[in-house]
Amino acid sequence: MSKQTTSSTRERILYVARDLILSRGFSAMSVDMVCAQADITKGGFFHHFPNKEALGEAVLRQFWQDAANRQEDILHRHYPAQLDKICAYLDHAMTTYQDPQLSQGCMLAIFTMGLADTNPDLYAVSRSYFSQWRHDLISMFEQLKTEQALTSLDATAWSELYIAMLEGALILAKSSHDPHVIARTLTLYKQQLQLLVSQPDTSAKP
Amino acid sequence: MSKQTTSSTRERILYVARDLILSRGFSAMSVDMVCAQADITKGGFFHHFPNKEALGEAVLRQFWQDAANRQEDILHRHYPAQLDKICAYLDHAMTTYQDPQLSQGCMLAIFTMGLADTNPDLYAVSRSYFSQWRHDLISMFEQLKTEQALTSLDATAWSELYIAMLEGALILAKSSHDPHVIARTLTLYKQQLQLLVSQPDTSAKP
DNA sequence: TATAAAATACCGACCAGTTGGTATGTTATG
DNA sequence: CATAACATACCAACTGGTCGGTATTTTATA
Repeated sequence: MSKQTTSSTRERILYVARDLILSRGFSAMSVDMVCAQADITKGGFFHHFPNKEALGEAVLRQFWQDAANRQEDILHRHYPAQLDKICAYLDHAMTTYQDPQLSQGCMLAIFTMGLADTNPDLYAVSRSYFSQWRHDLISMFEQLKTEQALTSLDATAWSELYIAMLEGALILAKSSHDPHVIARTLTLYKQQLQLLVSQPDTSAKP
Repeated sequence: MSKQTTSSTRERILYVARDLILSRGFSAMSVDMVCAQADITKGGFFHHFPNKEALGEAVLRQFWQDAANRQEDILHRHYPAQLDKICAYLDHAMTTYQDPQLSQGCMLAIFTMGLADTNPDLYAVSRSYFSQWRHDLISMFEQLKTEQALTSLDATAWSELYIAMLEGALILAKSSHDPHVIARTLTLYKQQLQLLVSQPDTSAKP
């Protein structure tokens, strides 16, 4: 409608910055490098962004939005059983993280680890995204728990394990140059979840 | 023996650098900051280390060595059953990562994510450590597999899942200021492993 | 619809401070 | 007195950011 004219220069800056942050971190990315790779001058850059931090926030926001858009259809579709929904979610992640671009790393992790003690504002943003992600997962698992009457299922632990596993798998993938790590860990996670659900509940039986 | 005189200044530098790298990353740590916090001047620093990269390598090496020393007794002690050994390993990690100093982050992850595209040498070092860690875990799980005849146990996947989970949990812990994340994910991991082992093997039964 | 006004999108020079690193000292110690 | 262990002064390159200026495009107006 109104804000149709998203300057292609701004998009170029965003793209270049995304790449640089994923491969070196936010602090190690200089605006000079961004300008050079986006084929723009300093003056041009600071027309689009008031400062480096604003660029970081924009990149982080877009990273989060892209991920949200990718999951949208799965999260909003109705499934006969909640386990199917979760499995669809896991399968979606598995195919998604085949993309070498996505297996480069996670923006939330980079901002969290690199800026926790130096940039409270950017850190708070990534923190809120992590928190949101966690809560979304917890509600998914809580639903599974009530639906299947799985008293032994710890929704929080399973949610945190998923995020932790994914973030760690991205690190391992970068270390071993093998994107398959992500698929392997995700597969095991899914198998174990299915095993737990199929399992007769062994906890406190009155 | 011979190298007994480890200059206390050098140790101070190492300690300060460790802290700075864990909280900001390697690139964002300047030698000026190291000098200031270690109460030393530039000249003094470059007497102990030829360059910043050498400091990074020393910090990384010590980080790895410290971790190895902590696990030594568990890895070399004999256990009646391999599952006990692995559980002891997991319990050890659980208590170890209560320490706020250790829950600050992992040096291997920082070097891997931050230097993969900019510092091949340091990246290769952290890479080799990760690889060694992975292989040690795989052999532990392989032993469990043969001992219990668990044809369905994927030693590689379980090993990778462990490292990924731990690295990711460190990120989540830093994001949520809650070191309990590590304990929760580790507990779930252990429970699921025990569940798999206790489970009658549901795979191909001829 | 021609034109004035104003906003947008950029450039290139410049700034103070920081970067990793060096060259040349000085001081303590064995 | 030779070597280790520092300090001081300095450097070129780079850091995020500012500033004045200029095409180009959009919008308001007569």
